[in-house]
Amino acid sequence: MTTATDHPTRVALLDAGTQLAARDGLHSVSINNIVHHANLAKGTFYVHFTDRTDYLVALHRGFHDRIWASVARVTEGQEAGRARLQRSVNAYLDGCLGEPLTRAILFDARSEPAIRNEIDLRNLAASKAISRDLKTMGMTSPAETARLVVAMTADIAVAEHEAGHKLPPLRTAMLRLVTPR
Amino acid sequence: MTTATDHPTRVALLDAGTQLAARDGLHSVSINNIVHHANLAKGTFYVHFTDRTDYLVALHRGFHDRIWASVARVTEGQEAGRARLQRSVNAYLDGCLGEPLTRAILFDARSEPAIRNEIDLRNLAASKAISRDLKTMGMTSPAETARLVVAMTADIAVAEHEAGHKLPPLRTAMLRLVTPR
DNA sequence: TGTACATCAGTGAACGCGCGTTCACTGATGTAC
DNA sequence: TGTACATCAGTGAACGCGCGTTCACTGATGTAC
Repeated sequence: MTTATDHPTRVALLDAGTQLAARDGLHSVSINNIVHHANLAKGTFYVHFTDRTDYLVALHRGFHDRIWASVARVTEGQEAGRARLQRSVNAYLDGCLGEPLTRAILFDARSEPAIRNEIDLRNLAASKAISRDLKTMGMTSPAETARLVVAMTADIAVAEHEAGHKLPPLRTAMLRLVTPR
Repeated sequence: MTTATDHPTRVALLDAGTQLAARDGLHSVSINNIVHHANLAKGTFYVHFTDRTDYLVALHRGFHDRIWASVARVTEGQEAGRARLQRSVNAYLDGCLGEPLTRAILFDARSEPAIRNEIDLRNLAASKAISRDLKTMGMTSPAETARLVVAMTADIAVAEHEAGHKLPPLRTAMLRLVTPR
């Protein structure tokens, strides 16, 4: 069955935007470019999305849903603590490496008012999960530290994405900071 | 004497852009808006700047030169180590709090290709200075950790700028991470 | 089975808008003789 | 001191461009009777 959100043309539009964002950055994801890349008429865009904001939100949700699914897969049933934190971070970073949109979402998208709110919400959720791990580990300021872990992780994700492969020195440097010696 | 770079009209144009960026974000800093805000004709812009990129670079340089001057003032003659790192970070964050452009530069500007290169260079320089402190402190991966400190500091700077005041819990959380207990 | 109508994805020309940039011009100030 | 010319910041109309969005339309498919 073809529901509203997985209609093939809608998917084609999202795919086109993903490729454009990965190649030339989020600013190149204009409706003109999207439909041209997808070999569709301009009007078709508005059959599947109410406006550009709607489209960007969909793009962002797809990205984060996939990443979070892989994080959830790895932390399922794990109790809070050092090991879970490490697993979460690694799963997140591995997920980002496989996502064409990583750079566009984590870097360019911050200035897109359309997505800003979405990003803040996701970051907050991630921060809360990490906070629980840190609390269990006996960290002094779990909430504040969790926020910093989110910032560092995003930075590493972009660095790895640009490098095209994992950067273990950065990952271990972060884990060393967060792990009491 | 009025040299090329401190010509009053040029300064007025930069001031106008600063106010616009602070109020509505970097995307609102169009040449139309700038000259309108400064009560000047559009052509005047091109008397003082070759193009928009030139203008943005000037805006960015002004920002970072002021911040770095205050960091340099505080670390002058200090030997590398924990105390200097702490002073540097605090001076940087205090400087950012007093700068209207903090949010625009540290957040929005990442997606502006014009400034990207400039930002990367400044971050690298900061990273190297911090790396020296960390090395002296016996940190295992000084270079990688320094990069993470830069990322955390930028995050805190934006958070404080949005809050409108210092956020000591965030600052101490970061210093605790970096300082061996 | 045939006819009439409804639904809906897809089309593409046209819209107004703000953008960055150009350029021929103005007018005040400085310089030469 | 007066005249001629050079310099240069400032002007604003005009340019082409790509943007997001609209809308009357097409044509295929589904539904009713």
